[in-house]
Amino acid sequence: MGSNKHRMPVMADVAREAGVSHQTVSRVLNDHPNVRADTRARVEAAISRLGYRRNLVARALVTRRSRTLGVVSFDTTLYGPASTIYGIQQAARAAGYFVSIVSLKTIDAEGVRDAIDYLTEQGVDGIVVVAPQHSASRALESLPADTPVVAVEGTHRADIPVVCIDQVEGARLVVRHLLELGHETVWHVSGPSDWLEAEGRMEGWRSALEEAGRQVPEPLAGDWSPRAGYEAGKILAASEGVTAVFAANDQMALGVLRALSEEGVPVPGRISVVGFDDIPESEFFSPPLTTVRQDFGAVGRHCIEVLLRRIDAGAGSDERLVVPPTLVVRSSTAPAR
Amino acid sequence: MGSNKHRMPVMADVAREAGVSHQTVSRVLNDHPNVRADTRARVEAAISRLGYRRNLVARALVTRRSRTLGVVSFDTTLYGPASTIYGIQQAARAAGYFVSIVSLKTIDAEGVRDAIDYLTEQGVDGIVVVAPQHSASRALESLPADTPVVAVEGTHRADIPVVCIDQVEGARLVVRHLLELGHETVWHVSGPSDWLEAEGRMEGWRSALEEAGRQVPEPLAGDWSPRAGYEAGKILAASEGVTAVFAANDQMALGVLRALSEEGVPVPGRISVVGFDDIPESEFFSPPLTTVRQDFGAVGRHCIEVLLRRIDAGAGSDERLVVPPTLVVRSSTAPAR
DNA sequence: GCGCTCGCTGTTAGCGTTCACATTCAACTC
DNA sequence: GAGTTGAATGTGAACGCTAACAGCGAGCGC
Repeated sequence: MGSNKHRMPVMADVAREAGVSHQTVSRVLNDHPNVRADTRARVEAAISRLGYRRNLVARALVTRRSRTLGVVSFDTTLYGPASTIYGIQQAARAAGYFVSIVSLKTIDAEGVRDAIDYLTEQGVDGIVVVAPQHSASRALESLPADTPVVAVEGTHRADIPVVCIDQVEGARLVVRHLLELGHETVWHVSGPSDWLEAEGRMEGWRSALEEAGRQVPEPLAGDWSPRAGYEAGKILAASEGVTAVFAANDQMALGVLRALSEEGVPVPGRISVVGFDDIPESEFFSPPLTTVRQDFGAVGRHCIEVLLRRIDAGAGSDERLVVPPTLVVRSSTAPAR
Repeated sequence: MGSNKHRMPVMADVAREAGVSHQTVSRVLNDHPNVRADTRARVEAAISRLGYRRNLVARALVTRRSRTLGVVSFDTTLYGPASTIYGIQQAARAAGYFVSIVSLKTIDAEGVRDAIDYLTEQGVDGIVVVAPQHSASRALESLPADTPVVAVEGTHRADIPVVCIDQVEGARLVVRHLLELGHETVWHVSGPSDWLEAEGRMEGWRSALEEAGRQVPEPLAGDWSPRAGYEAGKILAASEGVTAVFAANDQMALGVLRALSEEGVPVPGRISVVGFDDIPESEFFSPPLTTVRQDFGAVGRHCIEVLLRRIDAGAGSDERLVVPPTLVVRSSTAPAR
């Protein structure tokens, strides 16, 4: 573009061009009511003539509001975090906020602290921490409470609000579904033990079985990866009396399905399999997977809602917003025997 | 923290506390060499005593550098964009930059323009546009060149550098692999026509077949979703003489696999299937999928590299960095017959 | 006509940094 | 010992915006 050497026009330039004071330009930009219609028009004309863009950095300096929200997350490649962040980002945008993202490589408390410091220096108005691991959650416990923070799936610390999906209930839905189909009990391939979701799903599975007075088999430890599911599936295929398996996420369920198929175990003929997450692929697994759907959009919207309320109102009451999941029944589950 | 009512300390407070001028504090913070060791120590002590955090907004105002990069993307839930953004974010962080993300709901040119405007106002030092559709790509053609921009998989506009994965070559690898296995020709389930990747993969498929003097079947139009692959799979199962199928991404390949399995067509016994992307799941499909792996980390690193070079060096030569993909052979492909 | 309000506009003073330029003082050189 | 360096520090002025207040007419009641 031509104006390469020209420095960007500032408010004063627009003011001069329109024959008003810079303050009037500011008023036009901020939709202040007390500006005469023709003055407003003159200013707007000057703005577009000069190609003026306001400098939000300067504005942030004086207003002490950046209209930017920080998000701290771990491995944004995973379906869950990616979807949550997408929901947050959409909700933030709708509320007129930017989103600055820091995704961590490691999940230690120090990393989370650093990320929060980093964002605080940058002047974000609030922070959403999507770090559903114990270690990350612990990092939130000793936070300088200057910046409003909301956690996704996090901590139980009194004064940090939490938005989460009801993992326990999701797992209970799964177990109840399988028991209703006549299965004697349900095996479980769990997520990594540091993850709160893994813990919640395990807890829901265990409690639902115990409530029904069923035997609780030893869970098989996984790490969310399809490979872990595959290895668990091999073990399950070789075990006696297994008729129903609940994998803590869809990827591991896929691995289980694969292993059972290799071992010639029909699903759901001999073993029923259920996952968790409802990734877009799971409808087309062989067989299509029964799983638990989570409303990540709702999680994002609630996060922003709570965060903005904290930003304008100061530290409010501590909240804990729980989004219910739903069971999606497909073809990987069938009556026992 | 106790100091809830106290306003955050600023540089002048630290200066007073340490008995130096604010400028000396600034020098300490910016690792300026000409500060006596004991002065530095005094300042650092004062900083930690007061819990001072520097205000990057004020710094950005005066330096005209925010050390923030903008990323514009579409649907960050998809594996490709999510991975690319992750790569960008990691590389940016390593270079000491923040990343501000705008993900679009719709892919029209206007949305892209708005997002870029938005980021420009916010004072980002540079922008990465991950919008691999024609419509988005077109939006880049009429850009005020004030802010350095780099595109991922984008446009051929002369003065915007592009970093991309060689889609054409990826598709050619697939076709050559299948022809070497003795298949007469290869069917194709394409991505949505507006996407540059879909176009590139189609072009590579077509050209490789033509080069080998093979007949080019009519491609089946898909939209990246497993369902589209499923529907294409049904058609292919019912067609005469189909022995090899190249789906433009792994999710559609999954759908194809599912449809073929329902129709009792053995894979790779009667039909070989290949995907593109190498999503983490594809190794555990039934059968494990032969596909094309893309190095998204490399794409992210290159983006940041090019962008930073443009930021400090001004508009450099237009570049086009192409990252080669690799073929990952698994069990969904076998010799013909 | 006087004082009052009220709508519109201008003026001034920051916001918290860094930059450019003084200033100081010790250590040299000749 | 005067002059010259150069390292260590301080001083004032930006950066581009908004907040707070001041000013200035016009309209109105009495």
